Amino acid sequence: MAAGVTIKTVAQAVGVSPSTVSNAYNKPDQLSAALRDRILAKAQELGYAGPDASARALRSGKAGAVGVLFTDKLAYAFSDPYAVGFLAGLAEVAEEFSTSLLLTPLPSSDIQGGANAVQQAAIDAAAIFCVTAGHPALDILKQRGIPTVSTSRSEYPALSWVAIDEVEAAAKLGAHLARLGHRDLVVLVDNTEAPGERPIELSFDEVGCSDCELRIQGLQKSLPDARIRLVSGGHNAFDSGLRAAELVLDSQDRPTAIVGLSDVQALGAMQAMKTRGLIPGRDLTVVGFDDIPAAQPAGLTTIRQPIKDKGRMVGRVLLDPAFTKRQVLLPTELLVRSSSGPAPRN
Amino acid sequence: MAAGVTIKTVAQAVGVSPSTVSNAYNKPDQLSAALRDRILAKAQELGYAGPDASARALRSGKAGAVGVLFTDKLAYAFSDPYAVGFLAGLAEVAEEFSTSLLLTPLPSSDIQGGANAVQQAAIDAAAIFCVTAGHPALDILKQRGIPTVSTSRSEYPALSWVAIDEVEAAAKLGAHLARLGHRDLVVLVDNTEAPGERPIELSFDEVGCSDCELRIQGLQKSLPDARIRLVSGGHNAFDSGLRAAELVLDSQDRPTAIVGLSDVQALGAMQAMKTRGLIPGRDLTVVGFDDIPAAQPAGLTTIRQPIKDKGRMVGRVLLDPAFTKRQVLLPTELLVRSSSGPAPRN
DNA sequence: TCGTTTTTCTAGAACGATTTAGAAGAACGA
DNA sequence: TCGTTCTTCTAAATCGTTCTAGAAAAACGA
Repeated sequence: MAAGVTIKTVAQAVGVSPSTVSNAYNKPDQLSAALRDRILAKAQELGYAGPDASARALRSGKAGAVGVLFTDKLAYAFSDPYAVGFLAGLAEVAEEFSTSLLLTPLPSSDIQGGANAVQQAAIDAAAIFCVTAGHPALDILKQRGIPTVSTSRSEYPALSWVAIDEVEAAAKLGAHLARLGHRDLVVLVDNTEAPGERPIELSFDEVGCSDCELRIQGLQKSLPDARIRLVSGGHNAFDSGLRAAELVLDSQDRPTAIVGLSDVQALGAMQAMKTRGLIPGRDLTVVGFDDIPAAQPAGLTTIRQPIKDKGRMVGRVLLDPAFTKRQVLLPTELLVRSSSGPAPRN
Repeated sequence: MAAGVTIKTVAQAVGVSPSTVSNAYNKPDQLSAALRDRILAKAQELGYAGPDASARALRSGKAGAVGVLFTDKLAYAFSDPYAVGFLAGLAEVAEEFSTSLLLTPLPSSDIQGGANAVQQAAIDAAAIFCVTAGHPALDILKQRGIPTVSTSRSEYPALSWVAIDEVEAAAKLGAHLARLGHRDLVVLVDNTEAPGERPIELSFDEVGCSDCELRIQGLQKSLPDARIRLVSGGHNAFDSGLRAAELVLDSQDRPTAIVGLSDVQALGAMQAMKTRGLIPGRDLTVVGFDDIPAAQPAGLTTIRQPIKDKGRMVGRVLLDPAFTKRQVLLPTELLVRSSSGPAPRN
C-alpha cells in the first residue's frame, strides 16, 4: 500500500540511477547480480510493486493487451459455446505472448459509447468478433494504426481476416438437405434488433448480420427450388431457438426441416420438438452450424468449423511482430448425425 | 494510419496550445465552440485518433479497465454458465462506468507467469474470480494498492468480497436430501489437479477449492449420519460430471443421490442417467448448485444463487469512487424440481 | 605495458498526454 | 468610468517509465 514509491525512490534509496533499477527488472544481464539483488531487496522493503503498467506502456509503446470487440452485450456474446471456443483459442495464444485480453463490448444502443471505449482502450491489436460493418469503432482502430483482424470475411473485405467460406459451408448443408428430399425449410436467424420476446418472421433484407446472409445464400444456392422462410426468436441463444421453433412447430404450415444458423439455436429447436414428442431426424429434420461440443451428444447434424483454431489463428496473426495483412480461410466439414433424415413423401 | 500525430502536432497546426487541444477532447465547456470545431476538424484532417490511451492513463492515474483474475485456462473458466453470468453482471456495471474488462488468466502451471501478467496489467481494480488462496498475484495487487474484490468469502477473509454463505446453502440442500431419506451420497467435485481422463475418488483433504470444501461441510452438517463419497471427473464441466457419474452408475455400489457441486456437473450426471434409461428423481436423485439457466428446463433441483447480481455487486463495489473494504453476503434459495425424489426403501 | 574490448552503470531526453495556476481580454453592475 | 467577475486560453510542471549514447572501470590479448 506504500503509495508514491516509484523507480526513482528505489534508485535513491539504493544509491543508483533510475535506469539501473529499470534494468534490474527488465534486463537482468545488464547489471551485476549482486547489485540486482540489492535493488530488488530494497524495492521489496519499500513496498515498490514493480514498474508501473501505464508508464511502461507509454514509454515502450506496448500495452500488453489485445482488444476483443463484441457486438452487443457481453452476456449474449458468451452464451454461445462458439464464442467461448473462439476466445479460448485466442487466450491460449495470448498467454504464450504474455498478453491479456481486453473485452470491449460495443452496445448497439450506444454507438458513440462503444467508439469511446475503443478510443480509450490501451491495446496493441484488436480482434473483431462480431461487429456490424461500418461501426465507427473500426475507423478509430484504423486511425490509431492498430492491427486488426476480423473473424468474418464479408464484413470488412479489406481487413485481415480468419474466416470460413460461409456460402460454401452453408451450401454443403443445403446439398445434404436436398439429397434427403427437403424442399420446405425454416431457417432460425439471430436478430439483435428485435429483442424477441415473441418470435417473428423476417424477410431476407431484414437479416442484420452479413455472415447470416451469406449462409442463407448458400442454402438458396444448393436448394434453388425450395421454399425458405426465416424466423427469429431474438438473440443468438438456446432460448431463442426454442421459442422460434415452438412458433414453427405449432403453426399449420410446418416445414420438413429446420436449419439453425448456429448450433445453440438448433439445439433449442430440438428441445422444442422433444417436449412435443417429435423425434429429430424422423418426424422433422433439424440441422445446425458450428459443431459446438454439445452438438455431438445431441446427435445434431451440423457444419463443423474449427472454432478454437480460429481463435488461435487470429491470435497468431495479431501478435506476430511482423504484422501484415493476412487473410486465412479455414476448412469446414459436414457432419451427418441422427437429427437429419429423409423428408416425408406426401 | 498517420503515425506520430500527437496532441502537439494538432496544437501547432491550429496555432493553439496543447492544453487547449486536450480540453477540446475532455472539457468541451472550457473553450469556445468555434475553436473546438476548428481543432476537431484539423485533428480529423491530420489523422489524429484522439488522446493516446496509455499517456492518458499515466497522467490521469486511471486505466479505464478492471481486471478479472481467473484460475487456470480461460476455456474452463467460460465453460460454466455460472462464470458467464457473473461476467455478464460485471460487464453491465463496467459499461455504466465506461470501463473495460481485462481478462487475466493465471495458469496453475506457471505461477510466476501469472504474477507477471498481473504486474503488467493496466487496471484500476480487480475482481478475483476463482483463485486459490496465497497466489502471488494477490500480493502484487495489494502492493500496487489496487482495490480488489473476491467472489469467495473463505479464501481471503481479510479482503472485500461479494459471496454467499456456502455452508448454509449446502446445508439447505443436504436438509432437503435428508427429508427425502437419502443417507448415501456421491458428491461430484471439480478438481483442477487431476486432468481427469478417468474419474477418481477423492478424500476430503484432496479437494482443492475451499468453497467446495465448505459446501461439503454444509452437506455433512445436515446429513451427519450419511455416507458421503467424493468423485471427480476433472475440471468443472458437463463432461466431467458425465464421466464421473458414469463411473458411479456403473459401479456395484450406487448411492441413492448424486450431488453436483455445480449445475453443469449435475447436468452431466443427468445425461449419464438418461443414456442408461434411469429417470432422475425416481431411480436416483440428482441435485446441483448455482441454478444456471439450463437447470430449470432440465428439472434440476438446485440451490439458486444470484449469479448476475454477484457480478453487478462486485462491479459496484470495485468502481465506486470511494472504495473501502466491503463484505456483502447474498441470499440463496433451495429450488426443488423433478430431479430429486424420495430415497428407495430397502 | 598499452591499446582494445567488455562489463557495468549513468545522465538526460523522450513517450503523449493532463493539470494547476494564472494571464489577457470581454462582459458586467453600479 | 472603474473595479469585478466571467470566459477563454496558455506556460510549465508532472505522471513513471524506458531508451540512447556514452563514461568509467575492469578484463583482455599480445
